[in-house]
Amino acid sequence: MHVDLDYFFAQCEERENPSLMNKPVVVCVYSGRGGDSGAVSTANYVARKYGVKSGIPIALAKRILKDRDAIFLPVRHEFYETVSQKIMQVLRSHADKFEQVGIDEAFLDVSKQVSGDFEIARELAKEIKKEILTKEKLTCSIGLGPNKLVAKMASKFQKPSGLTIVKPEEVEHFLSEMPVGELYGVGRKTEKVMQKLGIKTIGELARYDVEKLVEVFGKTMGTYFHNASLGIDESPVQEVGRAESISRIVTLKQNTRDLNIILEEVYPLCDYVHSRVLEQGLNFRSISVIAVMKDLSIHTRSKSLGSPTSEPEVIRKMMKELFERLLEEEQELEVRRAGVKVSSFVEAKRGQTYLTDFASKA
DNA sequence: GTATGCTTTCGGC
DNA sequence: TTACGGCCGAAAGCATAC
Repeated sequence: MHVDLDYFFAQCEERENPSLMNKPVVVCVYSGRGGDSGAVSTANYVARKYGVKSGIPIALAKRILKDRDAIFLPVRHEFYETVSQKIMQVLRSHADKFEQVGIDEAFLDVSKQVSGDFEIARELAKEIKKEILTKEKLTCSIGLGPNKLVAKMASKFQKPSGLTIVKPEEVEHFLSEMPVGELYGVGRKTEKVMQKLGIKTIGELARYDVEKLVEVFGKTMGTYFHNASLGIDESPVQEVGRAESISRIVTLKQNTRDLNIILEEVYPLCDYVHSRVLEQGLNFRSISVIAVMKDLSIHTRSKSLGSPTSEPEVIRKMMKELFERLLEEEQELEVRRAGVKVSSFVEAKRGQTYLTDFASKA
């Protein structure tokens, strides 16, 4: 079973302020450059009707919704996180095995408790929808299928507030006529390539020679696309462990190639990343910098450390070196956004102290 | 020849 | 007419170790 909370951020805002209902609601990530600079995080279905959706520029959304009484709100991440945690607790209580995906989705393995019976599963899904509506006043869309992939495709099939059941014998019919771009894992880029191969629907992908797919997309992805097109997926529902990376990125006040200006804006992100690492009792072995250029192309540079650390000074020093290198190697464009990421975590020893502690004591 | 590690890019939400 | 976030994980591609 896949549960997807409908237009989550915007629905949370509607719940807090019911007067928003029936108006276009657009939740925005303002970049901090002033005005309407930034992107749409999510929009309710009234706004979507006009083509306003995740990822488009706020300024474009405003133009589309001009004179339509639209509401534009800044994202309130902590608020959504609190709502999410309560809902995930409810969902988890109904699952034999549970897997949260992002802030607003989850897979529930319920095959044991329904003994593989899709009609019993249907009733369970109805109960879950009712419970989330009663307890948290939010709607969700649920997909039921023989595996995660089909359940995910099913939850997307009818929304908002949908319930779609795809039994094993219905999988082929359910998938075959869909545009290939609808298949999970097929983004815009992959869709373009498949179009060139003459593949427009998932059914056509299913009939396409696997070996040729492997030639074009590599072994992993080629095999994945073949299986996925047939609704085959054996990946288990499993609890997500700790994050494998922690990152933070900002939009610079102005585009620049000046290392010092970039560092001035990125150093504060180090403190954030460092505190997140610390509160989780981790050390990291790898550090990366990210630069989004004026043309929105993305470049990264990273370095592995000899030994795990969580020293903020190390983050700062490495960041400087990595941005220096990146600017040398990417001569063309100004940097628009810049960020930092740490990964390859290792449990820190209990009670571990830091060089800075000794320095301050000395 | 295979396993493993490192760096960079890509795609999803 | 243009406009443009902030995360995450997975895989590719290459180098090196054994």
